[in-house]
Amino acid sequence: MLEMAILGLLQETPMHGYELRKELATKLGTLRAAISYGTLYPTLKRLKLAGWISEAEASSGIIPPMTSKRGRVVYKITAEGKEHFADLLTQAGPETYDDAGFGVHFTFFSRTDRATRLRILEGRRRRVEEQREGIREILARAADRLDAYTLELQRHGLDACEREVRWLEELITNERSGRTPAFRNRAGLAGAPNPTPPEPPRPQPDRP
Amino acid sequence: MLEMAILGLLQETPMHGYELRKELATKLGTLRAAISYGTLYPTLKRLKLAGWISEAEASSGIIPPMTSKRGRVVYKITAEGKEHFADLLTQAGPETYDDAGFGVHFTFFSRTDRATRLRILEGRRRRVEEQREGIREILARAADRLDAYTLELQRHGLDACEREVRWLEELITNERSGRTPAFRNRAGLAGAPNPTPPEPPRPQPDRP
DNA sequence: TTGCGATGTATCGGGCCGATACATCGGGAC
DNA sequence: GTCCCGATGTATCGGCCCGATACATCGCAA
Repeated sequence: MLEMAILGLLQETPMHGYELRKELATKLGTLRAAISYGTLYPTLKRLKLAGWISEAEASSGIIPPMTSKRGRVVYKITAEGKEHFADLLTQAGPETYDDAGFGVHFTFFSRTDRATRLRILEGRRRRVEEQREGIREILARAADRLDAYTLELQRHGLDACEREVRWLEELITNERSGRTPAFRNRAGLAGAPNPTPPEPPRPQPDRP
Repeated sequence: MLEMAILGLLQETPMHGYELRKELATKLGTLRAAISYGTLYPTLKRLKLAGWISEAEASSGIIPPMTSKRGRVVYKITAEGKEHFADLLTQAGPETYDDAGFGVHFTFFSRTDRATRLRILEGRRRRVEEQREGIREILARAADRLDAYTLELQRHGLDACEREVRWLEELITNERSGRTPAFRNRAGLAGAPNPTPPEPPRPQPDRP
């Protein structure tokens, strides 16, 4: 999953590890916690070994390079990497629908075709609905066995599930109707009701 | 964290692995995903090694035992285990405030003293508030750099944070006012507005 | 000039997960 | 009767990911 996130970010622009982590924290939502360096660097090593990314020396002129040994290592995506990322974009397994996986896929939705977007949104909805039903079951059948705190926790969880399902419903409706992506009003947010123009989904900012 | 969950459940009643997992799924909220056997059994082994739990042979009469070798193994908490769990109940580190940790601690709130409950609720609130501020920062400063989908994801995350903070505020207020724990109305839930009686927090269902 | 916070790369131990294997139990199909 | 299947049940393995830690440089302010 992290693999996909890194590839996706490097497709926009080459970066070194530190930047990568900050971008990751900015773009991936709350669903995906900030990545740890203890994960990032080994993953970068793995991706390099797989041939999907390569090191590009930092002394390209623009960025002030560290003047000594072991300066920062800038990574860029390779042709194979782009190909692999394109595959990852369209395919969706079970891990696509858990919090982290969905967060990553959603982040790259503007580079994903509409059919896949719908498939993923519906898969995620199904997942969250199942979770919701699980909680309802518990609340209906085991409520007397549970103490008040546990009940309150379950209610809060149920509430969150219901909200996410509703959110997903809206997104799905928007996708079907052709709008991209969601343009409702949100109270208390940024003044203007519709600040961002629709931004048509260009498939990939590629450079052949 | 899982260690604490297991100890807490075994304090209520001895159980074998399979039951333990089901109880875990029922009691721990959405914050903590269902535990995997690949985690559970090694952890049980670890806890046994630490002397906090022990195996109690299943043939105690009530439960129909598997008639052959390697029947189910029932685990029970030891005196040292109870002591350790009591420690875990009162102490709170950084991992207490992430999703999983908070879920586990909250699950055992009815066995936690009020001061600790407040400390944990406030710690969690602080954590979620920080996350919320992080998202607001992103939305305020990097909004133009982000595509519409990413923005929508962040907005949804922000919404979830704000909701959880409000939920925590209510719980904190309730704790301070002496009520246990939260008894507001929730629309669309189980008909009767206040089905559960307050249930005073008994410290521990212990058996000396 | 000294020292400190941000930047930057990297490793290590350990927790937790999904996949997998294997065995028993109860009950319905045939 | 028996045969199979889904639920129950224990266990391991490879691998992802995290937090802690170590170490080095850069820019800047006291």
